Amino acid sequence: MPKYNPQRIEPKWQKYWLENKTFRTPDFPDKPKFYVLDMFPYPSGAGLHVGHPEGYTATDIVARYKRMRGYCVLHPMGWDAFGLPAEQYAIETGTHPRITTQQNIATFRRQIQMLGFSYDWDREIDTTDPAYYKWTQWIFLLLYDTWYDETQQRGRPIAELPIPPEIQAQGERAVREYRDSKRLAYLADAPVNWCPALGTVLANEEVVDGKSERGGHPVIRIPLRQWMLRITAYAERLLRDLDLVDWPEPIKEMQRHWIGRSEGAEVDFPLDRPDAAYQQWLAERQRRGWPEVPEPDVIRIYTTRPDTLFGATYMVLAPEHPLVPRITAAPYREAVEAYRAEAARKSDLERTELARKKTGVFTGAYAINPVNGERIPIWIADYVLISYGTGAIMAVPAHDERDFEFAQQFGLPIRTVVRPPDDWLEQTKSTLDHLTQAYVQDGIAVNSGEFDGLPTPEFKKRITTWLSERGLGRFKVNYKLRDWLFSRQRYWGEPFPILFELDEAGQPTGVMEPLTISELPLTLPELEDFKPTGRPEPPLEKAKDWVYVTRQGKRYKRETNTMPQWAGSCWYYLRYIDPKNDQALCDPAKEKAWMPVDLYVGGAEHAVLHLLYSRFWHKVLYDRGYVSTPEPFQKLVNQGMILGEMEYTAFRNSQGQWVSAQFVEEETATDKRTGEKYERVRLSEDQVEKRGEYFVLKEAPDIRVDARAYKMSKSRGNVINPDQVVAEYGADSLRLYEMFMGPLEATKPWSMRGVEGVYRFLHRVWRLVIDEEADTMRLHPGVRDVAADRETLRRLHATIKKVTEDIEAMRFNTAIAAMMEFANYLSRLEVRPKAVLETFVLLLSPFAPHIAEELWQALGHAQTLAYHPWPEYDPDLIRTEEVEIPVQVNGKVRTRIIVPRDADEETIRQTALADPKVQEWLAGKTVRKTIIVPNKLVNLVVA
RNA sequence: GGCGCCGUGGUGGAAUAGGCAGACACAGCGGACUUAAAAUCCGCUCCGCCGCAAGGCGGGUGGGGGUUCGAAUCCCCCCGGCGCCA
Repeated sequence: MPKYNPQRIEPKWQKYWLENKTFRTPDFPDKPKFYVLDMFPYPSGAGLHVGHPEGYTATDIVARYKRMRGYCVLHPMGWDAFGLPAEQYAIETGTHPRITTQQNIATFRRQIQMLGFSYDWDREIDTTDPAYYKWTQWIFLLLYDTWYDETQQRGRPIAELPIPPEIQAQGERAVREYRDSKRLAYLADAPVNWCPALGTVLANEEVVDGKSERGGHPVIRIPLRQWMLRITAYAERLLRDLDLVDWPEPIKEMQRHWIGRSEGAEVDFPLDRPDAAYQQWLAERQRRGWPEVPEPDVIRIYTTRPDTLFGATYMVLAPEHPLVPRITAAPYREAVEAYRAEAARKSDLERTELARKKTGVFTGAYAINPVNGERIPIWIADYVLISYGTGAIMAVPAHDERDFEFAQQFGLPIRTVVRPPDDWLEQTKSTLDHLTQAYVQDGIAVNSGEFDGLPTPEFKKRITTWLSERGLGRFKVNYKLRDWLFSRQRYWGEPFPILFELDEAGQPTGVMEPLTISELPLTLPELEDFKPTGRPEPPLEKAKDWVYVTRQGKRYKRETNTMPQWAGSCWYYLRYIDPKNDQALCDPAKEKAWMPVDLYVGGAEHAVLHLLYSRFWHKVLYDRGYVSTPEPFQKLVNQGMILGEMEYTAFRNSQGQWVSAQFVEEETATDKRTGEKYERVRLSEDQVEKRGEYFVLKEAPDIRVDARAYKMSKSRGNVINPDQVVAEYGADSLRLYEMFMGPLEATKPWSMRGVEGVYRFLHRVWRLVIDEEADTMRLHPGVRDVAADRETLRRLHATIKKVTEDIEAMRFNTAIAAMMEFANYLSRLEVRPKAVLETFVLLLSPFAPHIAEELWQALGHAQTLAYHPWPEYDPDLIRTEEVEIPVQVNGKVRTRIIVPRDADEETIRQTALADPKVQEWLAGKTVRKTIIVPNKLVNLVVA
């Protein structure tokens, strides 16, 4: 019975914590606050993955540690439960997604609770709970009610939007449309992945190589009226405020790239026209200045290189550009239409792949380059995206790689307007008039009329001014970031709280009505049939009773799209603060007391989208006065991925002969040279050995073997189930192993033997305290109430210091190593002072809380240790009187000497020189230089 | 292709400010206990060479070069892996 038995003690303490609400957090912090948050999981049918507890254990250690350090800790958990898989399952089986979701949540909750995390379960949230998504809908309405004031750089209520007099003059409808065009949530036509064969719209991740993931049917992109969120309005602040947060620099960098700020110019190219008309247009522009919206026969482009305008030898429109049908000349119509249809079938990614051969067709139309009046042809090509800039470019093949490739492909002229350095010309075998590749660096302007001789940066400024003085262009900051497509043609998501007014004939009038707060939550209608409609319309269209409503005598149709999965996760960290509030998303006083999140831990796969989207929502809430901090997450840490166990794979051909791994494409098991398909043979560790750089077959050492760990996946069969690990070794071992594997941020392979290692450690700790020979729980006879000796105290305090500092810096692996070392030391002691063991148990408790509570109780404590003060170390006890330092001769360690701690340089020098070993090395040589680092080392430089 | 991160024993990793490379753990080998096994405990374990031994010498952190009294750590080039973007 007194053997270490996690299966007995772990449920016991989990029950104790739950029943005593040990980790319940007060509404308002009564001590300094600490908010430590996990990225909440999507409760999939597969259950918890060993990757989940990695981050959860890390935050739990910090949470438990902070409590012991006297902080009031907010540490909650919940479920990001809307999403595709539950809906797919519903389509296949007819089971309502709510049922599947509830089952999955129950599994996840059980699995997470069995790991002993110190969550306040009274704060559990579920994004699919109407009481939760009421506020998701409410925030959507807030976005709908907000416009972005560029001058004040903040979001303001739509009622405060100034209406220009000319709009006002056009009447109510114009005013309404003007307002609708300025909202942060607005409707626009955006392309969706429509699969005619499946009769449904697909999410991007369901489309692979332009075909449906299921069935491989062709997918085309068709425009659909959808909700967009104007995140681009916040681009500048999302970029700038990255400086306020303590995040890993690479993650910040990824966000910066995603936002993709660039400076350049917008320039208008009028369509070709007789010279008189062109002159008239120029004069008109000169007089009236740059228009917000260009005339219908003008192509507006954005460029980061306005200094290369004189090198623009053609233009390219995105195939979807609205001008295309209008400008295409009759003889080219057929080719242009065919090309547009083709492009619709490709994703943006496929279209822009650099390696791809450029395609495009000529429209037969021409435009005029406004800097020199030159007539240039207009092409369409899919390497220009409608979603970036204005969907049209001026092509400068001499100074842009893609334009260069395109021009070569189609024999378009290439004109150098930036002089490359001579050595570049030489290296690339180019001449000024004949470049062999695009020169994209800065340089000195040539062939640019009055601007010749200007260096690139100077030219950019001058030409931008020149253009804006003539009303032909203007300085423009552009972002790669696009507005956020917020509609999904799905059932299992938050319904939009928006009504569209219908006229007598049942047709939309264009008037939108938001629901009022009293009408929220707008719950999902019950559906029997989750199958796609067969048309691009979402499944909610089927719920006719729900879709059509009469309100104050008017007929309305509901919005039938639903929100994407991101919506619920954009603000959940606020709901934890006040999870039951039905009057507000979160009480403002509580928000002020708890925000921001002090530590946020989760996978790096959310580094861009989730974190950018929630920062955006947070800033809108901030502008509208609902939250008090400009940023939600103060410190962010990304845990690394956990891979499966290391695998050794050899390859064999159809004749049963081994093929060395260097010749085999691992992914497909085919020969890199011949394409022959091989058989994969999984080997055990003792069939292979390491020869130099590579693992080889023991029986045939010239055959290399592929040795690596793979991502866990069902198909590979290398998934580790936490339930099994807990059943075999206990939760404390799982927790400890996940932390001991390596640095939190690193990608690392799983090893079942490693779990056994930490299990042995815990067992050893148990035996330090408990008498395993006895029949009842009692202390080991060596545990005595005696004072510890000097060496034990020194090691104890060094361990406290190490563990404390390592937790603060989240270096859990080395903290555990330090505890192992100390436990190894203690187990060699005949007599183990009780007070030392107590302190050690406290140090261990954030990592392995169950065994720690059990030992704490055995040591005679009636109360949980969860709020016991964290041990303090005494630096004086850690110091030794003497230190051993290495003595180097010419940088090589030759011996070690023992000197008093903090001995002065002279003492150290004398001790070192007196050492017989040193004298041997110095014999017949002169000491040229002596480097002494007190308490560290001596280096004697001799010649 | 660009940007970022990384590369250390048979394996996971440690070395936290440029100062003893390989802590801790796994695996392996040897021993103790045991009728036996498991568990546990003790010892060895980067590679090569010399030595009966104690011990000693040399090499070594993906490869090459550099800075420095001294480099796993800083700089340059190259190779390989991973991530993000195109």
